[in-house]
Amino acid sequence: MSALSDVARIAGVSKATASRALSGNGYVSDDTRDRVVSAAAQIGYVVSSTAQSLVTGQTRNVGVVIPYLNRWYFAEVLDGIESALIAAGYDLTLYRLSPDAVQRRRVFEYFLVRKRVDAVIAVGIELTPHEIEMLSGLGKPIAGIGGPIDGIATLSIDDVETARLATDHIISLGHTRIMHLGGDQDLEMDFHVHSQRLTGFLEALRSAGLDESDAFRTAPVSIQGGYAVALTVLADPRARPTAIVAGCDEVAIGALIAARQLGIQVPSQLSVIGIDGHDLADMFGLTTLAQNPKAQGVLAVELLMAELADTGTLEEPGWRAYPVALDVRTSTTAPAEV
Amino acid sequence: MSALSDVARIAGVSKATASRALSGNGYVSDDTRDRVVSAAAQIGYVVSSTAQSLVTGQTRNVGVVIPYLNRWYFAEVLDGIESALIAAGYDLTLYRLSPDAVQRRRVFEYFLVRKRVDAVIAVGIELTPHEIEMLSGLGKPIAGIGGPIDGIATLSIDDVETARLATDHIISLGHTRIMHLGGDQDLEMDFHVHSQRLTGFLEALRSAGLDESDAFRTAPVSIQGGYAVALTVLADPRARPTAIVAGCDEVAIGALIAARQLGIQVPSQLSVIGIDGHDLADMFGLTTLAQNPKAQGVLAVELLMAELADTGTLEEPGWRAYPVALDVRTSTTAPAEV
DNA sequence: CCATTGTGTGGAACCGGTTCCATACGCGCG
DNA sequence: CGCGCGTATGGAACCGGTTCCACACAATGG
Repeated sequence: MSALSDVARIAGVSKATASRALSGNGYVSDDTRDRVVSAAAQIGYVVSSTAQSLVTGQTRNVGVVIPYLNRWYFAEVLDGIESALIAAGYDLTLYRLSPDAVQRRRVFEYFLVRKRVDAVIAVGIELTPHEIEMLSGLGKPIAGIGGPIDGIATLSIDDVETARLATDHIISLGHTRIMHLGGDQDLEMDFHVHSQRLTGFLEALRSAGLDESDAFRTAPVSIQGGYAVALTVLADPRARPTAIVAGCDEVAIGALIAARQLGIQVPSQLSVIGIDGHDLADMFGLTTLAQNPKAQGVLAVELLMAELADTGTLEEPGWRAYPVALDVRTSTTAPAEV
Repeated sequence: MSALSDVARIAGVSKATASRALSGNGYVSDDTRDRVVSAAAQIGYVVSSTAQSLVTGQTRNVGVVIPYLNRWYFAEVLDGIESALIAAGYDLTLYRLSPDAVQRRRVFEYFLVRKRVDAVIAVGIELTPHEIEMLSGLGKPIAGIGGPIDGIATLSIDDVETARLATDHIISLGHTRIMHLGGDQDLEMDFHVHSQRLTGFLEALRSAGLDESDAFRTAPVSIQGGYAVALTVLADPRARPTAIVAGCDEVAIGALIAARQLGIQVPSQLSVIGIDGHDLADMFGLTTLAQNPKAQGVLAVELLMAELADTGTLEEPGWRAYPVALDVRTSTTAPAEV
């Protein structure tokens, strides 16, 4: 491959001047610049970003750690991050973090640490103090999406508050037999999103003086999961709740399909509300509290870029709440008169 | 940050020996190795992969270009690629290619070319001869998933054959009024997957001597898209087909939901078959021709690794067909007696 | 008129590793 | 005994850029 020295030789200048001409740093006469540029074009020269990184200490590459690729929320966040990074001239190196602790250590200790990335974005992953220490010890800024992490800049919706809002909407419609189908807290490496949402749900119930007993079921975070659990929950017409607050839209959609399957009319016999603002919510007429994961991804990149720019004033660490919007559709209404 | 020379100084050896001790190349006495390793541990030394890449000419990084992140097939492929790469000790740098030509050029000319990646995997993107020329001119192997590309190793199902199989299944059940809801060929940067599947469909119809007129509608490749188009197609009970061959499972699922919405019984009044083997197919009882995108991603990485390993014998370029399996579920049956 | 400032260029150090080459020692073998 | 080989180590070149520093020259200004 052709190197900068080749370009310099052809253009009849020194390596230093060739570098200045191509990078635009420092003084170069117009005439010289033209010669260098055309020499570069002639031999198809492209800079080695590796060499560049070595000397500048910057990689223009951001590592993204994320637990899932095939779930709506995570794919959307990744989408937002990707477009924002490309726009900023940064590469994105992807690490999917499995729940396996060994694999997780490997990603951090082998991959993330080797001066390959300038910064890290953690999506839906609560970094341990040790992991944060490793990264920030190397001077790598971190941004988080999906929940608060001590000491670093993070961004997410307020899960407790959002779940409370969803539940309050249902309560304000007059429902009293309300059930929450939420994610499994044991499996969550993705923060405590689901326990937070459960907390918000229970708080809302409590505030309204409603019965909390037997008001919660665990469901796999997927349409299939919501469907399966909803089938069992809705099977008994007498014990059946009049409203379901789902931990996320996938589960809510699963519940809607289950209801249809069982011949239960939505919303007249059953109200369903979700959280997230999933692409499919509109089609299913699902009332939901919408967040905008793609925009959050973009925002996280902007946070990071600010931090990378003014090296001195570190971007205020701490948690930023991202707003949610109640999208009322046709899946919620007042309960039928008894 | 600590450099190799620091480690060498502390261990009381030369840089060369320190390098050998840590990398495991060349002769080092056990005693010396121990000293170097503990010196490295003491100051928290980690190699600079940048410096390493510069001197070895290898980055241990693979670029993946992909058009969508939030569609099932692509997310699954990416998932497979990611895990296979990590297992092989490679990083994965992600480039989502938008249909925008300017952006696409930018990704190739600015990002992919700068000696950042050792190889490229193109998922669902038909590279132009010029793009292939750029990459292979730099000695970077390429693997493709999603369709054949001249001159490089690719991997995908046989879309024509698969669509024919799906259609034949429907025909063999006795259907004669069959409609195909397929993806829009104009939007497809992702090869001609959808026109191929349309071709297979039409060929099957022709072989069976069935009427091809008005047997095809375009649908956006999504559940919502399938739903919307199916609603219009199924609205008129007299003109309605007795079976739908969907271009992909998302569209098929949308059609199933639309049918339910319209009170059309599946499969007694309408059979639906899909292509892909989507996660949700089982839940919806959707008969489909399943491919395994995740496994294809893994396979593509293996192809690439083989090519990177024995630099001489380039892996046989050309297209490899990945098998599909007919998963019969409850969405297909013989048409009702007229 | 000479000091100062702005512009243009080259030489050389440097980033942080890997590896080639030279050197040195111990040992087995003809 | 001397040669050759395997082991162990250090010095130095090198990968391909960026940037500091020195130097040269022209224009400006007090």
